[in-house]
Amino acid sequence: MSETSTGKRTDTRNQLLDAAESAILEKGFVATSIDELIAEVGITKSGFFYHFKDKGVLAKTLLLRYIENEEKTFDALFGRAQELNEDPLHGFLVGLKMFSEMMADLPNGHPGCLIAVYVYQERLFDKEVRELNAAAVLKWRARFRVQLDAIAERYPMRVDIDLDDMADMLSVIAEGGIVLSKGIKDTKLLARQIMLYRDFVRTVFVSN
Amino acid sequence: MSETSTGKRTDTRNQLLDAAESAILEKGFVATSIDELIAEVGITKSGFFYHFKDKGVLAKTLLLRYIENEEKTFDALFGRAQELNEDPLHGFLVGLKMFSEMMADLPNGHPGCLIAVYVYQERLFDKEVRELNAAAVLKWRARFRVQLDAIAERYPMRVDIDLDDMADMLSVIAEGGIVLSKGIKDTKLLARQIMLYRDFVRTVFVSN
DNA sequence: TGTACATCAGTGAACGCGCGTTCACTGATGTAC
DNA sequence: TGTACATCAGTGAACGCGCGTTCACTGATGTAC
Repeated sequence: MSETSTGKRTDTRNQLLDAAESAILEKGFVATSIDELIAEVGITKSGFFYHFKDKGVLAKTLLLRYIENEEKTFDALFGRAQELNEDPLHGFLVGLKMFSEMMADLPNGHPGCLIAVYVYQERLFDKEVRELNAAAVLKWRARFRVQLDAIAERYPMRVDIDLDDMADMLSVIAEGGIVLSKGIKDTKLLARQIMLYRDFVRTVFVSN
Repeated sequence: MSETSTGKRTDTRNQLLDAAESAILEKGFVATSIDELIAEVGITKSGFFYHFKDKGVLAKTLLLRYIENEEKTFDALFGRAQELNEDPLHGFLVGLKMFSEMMADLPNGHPGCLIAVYVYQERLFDKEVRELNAAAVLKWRARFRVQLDAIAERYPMRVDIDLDDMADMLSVIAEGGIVLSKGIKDTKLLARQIMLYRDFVRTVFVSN
């Protein structure tokens, strides 16, 4: 009983995507061979090409799936935090705390962000994929901006700060936190950085 | 008359490194072929192997050069800012402003950070290279931590924040800012994020 | 200043392996009547 | 319930190209005496 039974008879396709995602996060797109993916899943090379016309559509499909999953996670996280707190500042702070805890609970640290991988290998992908990637980043901005707007309506700011920048800063912290976490193999660094961002938000908006 | 004349009769080697650096920042290590590098520089493949035993030592040499250059830049930037201001907080704030302006002045935005590339392709490199990379990240922490210590000695903090985290945050902002800048092709985003970090520092330390 | 030798900075040809892709085919499952 | 056909989820063999690497060789520059 899979989470979203779309009537697929097998889930080989998703297994291929899973294998691709973790391999690409460790080595990049070109270094990830179709051979290693099919070896992990247990089919032949032709089986791979039944599911994906070529390696390029694997890349695109993978990115779409990643963005979708990621959006669902954030919806659940900040949506719930918002519901439980009628005050927007408290709601956001609770959401950030939950986000930080979720990152702290990953036993091997965050495996890496596909969007960053695609940004750093952009020449490998066509315009459409690059635009999907850019759109995902802008969606993060919009998501957090909405929350900051609601907060700014109720609380004065200690220093004047552009709310788009403030919204971007959370994505920036997440992306950069992942890089540093992986770089020095400190699985908690990302979580601590999110808490630092939370401190910033708390300091910027003057409560009571 | 090259900046550091080490008695080399040609600078083909550095041209190869230059070509490799920009190609790797755009496509990753494996997707960057020796053929394209020699085409850019104008030598044959065997010429490449005269300069580098194999592609792996190109990777290592490139990283070492990058770290060294990067250190020189930061030394110049924050060293000068510190000299011109006897107050450590003002010195750091001036350094951050200069850093932000330097990033804003890159006409095509920041080309990307090699450390992030190596982190996101770590399986391609041997232990030695991965350790060089980690050491570079820790050196950033130490560099900024020294400045924050000097500030904390003179100024009380509005909220209690770990100074290692605060030091890391600047690297985090830089790495994440590069990812977002490149992702949405906003050449000024990184500079604005650095200014936001500067606002954070200014808000955290209570001056008069 | 002239000669002998060493080093520098490459050239040219060949190599084998792994890669992504194609194509004709197949056996199991599902659907229409 | 039985048969005919379509679709699903692959298999197996072959392909050519580009890649990193090796090896024997070379002409120009530098150094010792």
